[in-house]
Amino acid sequence: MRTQRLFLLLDILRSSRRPISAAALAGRLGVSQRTAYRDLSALAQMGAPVRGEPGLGYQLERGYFLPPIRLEREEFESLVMAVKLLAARGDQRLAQAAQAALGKIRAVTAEDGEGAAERSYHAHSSASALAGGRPFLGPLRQAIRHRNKVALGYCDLDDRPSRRTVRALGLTAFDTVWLFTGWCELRQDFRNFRLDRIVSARALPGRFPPEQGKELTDYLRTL
Amino acid sequence: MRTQRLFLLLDILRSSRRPISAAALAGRLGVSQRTAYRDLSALAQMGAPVRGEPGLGYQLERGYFLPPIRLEREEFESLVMAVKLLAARGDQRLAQAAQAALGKIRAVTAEDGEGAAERSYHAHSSASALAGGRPFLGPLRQAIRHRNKVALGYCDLDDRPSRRTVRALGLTAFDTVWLFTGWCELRQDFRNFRLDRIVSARALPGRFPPEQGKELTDYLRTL
DNA sequence: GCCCGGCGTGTCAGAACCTGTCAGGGGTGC
DNA sequence: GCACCCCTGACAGGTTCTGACACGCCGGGC
Repeated sequence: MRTQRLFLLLDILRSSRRPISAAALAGRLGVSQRTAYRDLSALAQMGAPVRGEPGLGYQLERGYFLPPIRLEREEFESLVMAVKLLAARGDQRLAQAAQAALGKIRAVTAEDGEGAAERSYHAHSSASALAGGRPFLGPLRQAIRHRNKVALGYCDLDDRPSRRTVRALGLTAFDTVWLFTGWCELRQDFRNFRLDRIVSARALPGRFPPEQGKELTDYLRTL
Repeated sequence: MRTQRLFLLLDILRSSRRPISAAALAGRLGVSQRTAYRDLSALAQMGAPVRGEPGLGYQLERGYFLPPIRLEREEFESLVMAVKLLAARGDQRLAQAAQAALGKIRAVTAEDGEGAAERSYHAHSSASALAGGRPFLGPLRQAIRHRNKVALGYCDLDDRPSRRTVRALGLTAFDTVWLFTGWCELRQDFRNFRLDRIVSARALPGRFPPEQGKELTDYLRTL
């Protein structure tokens, strides 16, 4: 039925922060591209702030429209799993924050039988690699958020120590280690640092300004 | 158009605190009373908790739409990281569900400037171990949810194949592999199975009843 | 018991709508 | 110009929806 598809479309648009191409939408909705266009314009006609750029895709502007429907069971379950994964991989602070968020969400979606998911899904990590890096997770996250440069003491895979100043850009959980991505002022290039090999990290005062070619997005494009 | 009318109907029901009679709804919607009834039942079929009492009218139970919630920035960020972790470790379905949940949450959190988190945090997994198990994630999750027994084809670490019937109890993300926990009817004991060594998994009909000593909580106590 | 009105649900034919296909318009890159 | 991409018009087909009408249920009045 068309109506359900429109709700689904709304959810899809809401849940993706990047614009989605009409072709992708058609695939997700299981209809032809033409129909996807029609659905989009139907939403727009109903007042939904759908924006689309040729060559880019569509996305929903934040604005008031019908609020999202409560979380489906599967969605809630997946959040539970996600939070457990994070608790196993992150530091305590992160784990607690995620747990708190989940608590708030559960409070407003009060449904029966959700406890089951929390009992059935678990995550663990062996201590080794993770333990080393965890203490730096907090400071680095803060530096990323505030766009601070970081004075980094690092010990590379050949055990050669080094000190450098790095623009804090991003964090990646890669298999069992955390990687810290930054623009290294020493090498004038992007570098990834394993958190378990970081010796010291101190955020420097002042926020570095956006600079073409030195942002995380620039790095991601090189991958 | 019917779809617009259904959205409008939802809006009317949502914004009115007293029950509205079918006749009044028909008037507001500009359709016959018969059609109003049909629309109401259409919404109900789509999962909206529409309640009606003869002589009173219809009303939408609270909890269908997500109410606004307030998440601290750190809480939202941690959810973003959690979801990315899951997306890197789970199957596509799980990733999409988590993404959808996050989208809904974001839509009802009154916070802005949070896009930064989604750009700064990432997660990846090397393909090897995970890829093998992923196809079974879905069926096993479903079996756990429905408390089905599962006919499992498994190949242990010494490459000895076996077939058994297992009560589906839980899933654990352990470092880079998923573990499936169940009560093995063959061994009459708890067993963990690496998803990447599972050969086949078929949920059996019927749900197994709770049984003292064979539940996940019993297993967790033994750890 | 009987009637009556209000509420809600089956059924049906005709009208309205929805969808995939195809053609075409307006850009952009070569 | 040409090829390509993104999008929109047009159209035929099948599907769905809608209003009208009849009917069942239930409680109240007599």
